[in-house]
Amino acid sequence: MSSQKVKIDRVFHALGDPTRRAIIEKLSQGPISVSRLATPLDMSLAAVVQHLQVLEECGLVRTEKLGRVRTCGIDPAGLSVAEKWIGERRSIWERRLDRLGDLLGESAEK
Amino acid sequence: MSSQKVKIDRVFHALGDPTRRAIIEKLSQGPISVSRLATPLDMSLAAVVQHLQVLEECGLVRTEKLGRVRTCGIDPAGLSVAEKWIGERRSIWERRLDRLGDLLGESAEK
DNA sequence: GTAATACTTAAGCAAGTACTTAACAATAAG
DNA sequence: CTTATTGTTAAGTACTTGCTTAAGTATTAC
Repeated sequence: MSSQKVKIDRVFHALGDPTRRAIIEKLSQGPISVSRLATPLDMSLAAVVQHLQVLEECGLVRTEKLGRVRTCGIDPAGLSVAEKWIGERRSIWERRLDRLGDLLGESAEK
Repeated sequence: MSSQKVKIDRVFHALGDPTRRAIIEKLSQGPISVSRLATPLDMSLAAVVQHLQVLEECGLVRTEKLGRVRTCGIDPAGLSVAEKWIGERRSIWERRLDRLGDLLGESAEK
């Protein structure tokens, strides 16, 4: 429950960085090694590894090491957490707007 | 196009903070004034105003001032941007997994 | 008018973030 | 064995963030 909240925190924070979203976009097309991920990403390999750690910790990316190569891929879990939170908020205020009907202009209750 | 990317950046960054998500959760139930938003939020009013600025800049919240009271409410635009990005990624890797069928174990192309 | 309410704005600060370089480890190739 | 490849880890640094307090403005109440 509380650990779930922490996870949402980390997932959204992870998605807030353009480099990390670029990594996820690349991985959406299929698994790939760390160095190959890093090549087009105007920064050091160490920086990319740090981003991957963030992505892996919050369940957005999975990695596996075979020999000296670490292969990275999408982990569906992370995106689901984010998608779920957004969807829940949306359904709540959509339901509220439905109840309101054409009754507009109400500000704060009480 | 580029401005859209900046917006996604800001939206996810905004959602990464638990206080800001709490604000959105509260606003999902209906519009409310700044001071009323702030009351349960163990921090100064000034801090809440700063969070609201972040939320408004990225299209997650809308506000309107009448007299000395600023009323805040959900702006659907921001959440849609985030939801859309997540949905697009998901559909891309789901399509890819479909194409793969039961052909497993492929790592990087080439 | 004076006082209370509801913000607003600015300055400052401790903690966190996103990098860097550099030194290291493990595996594969020649 | 020697060398190149692929990654890992640590330390340092400029910048950003999330607050704070304090002083100010605008509106409403008395």
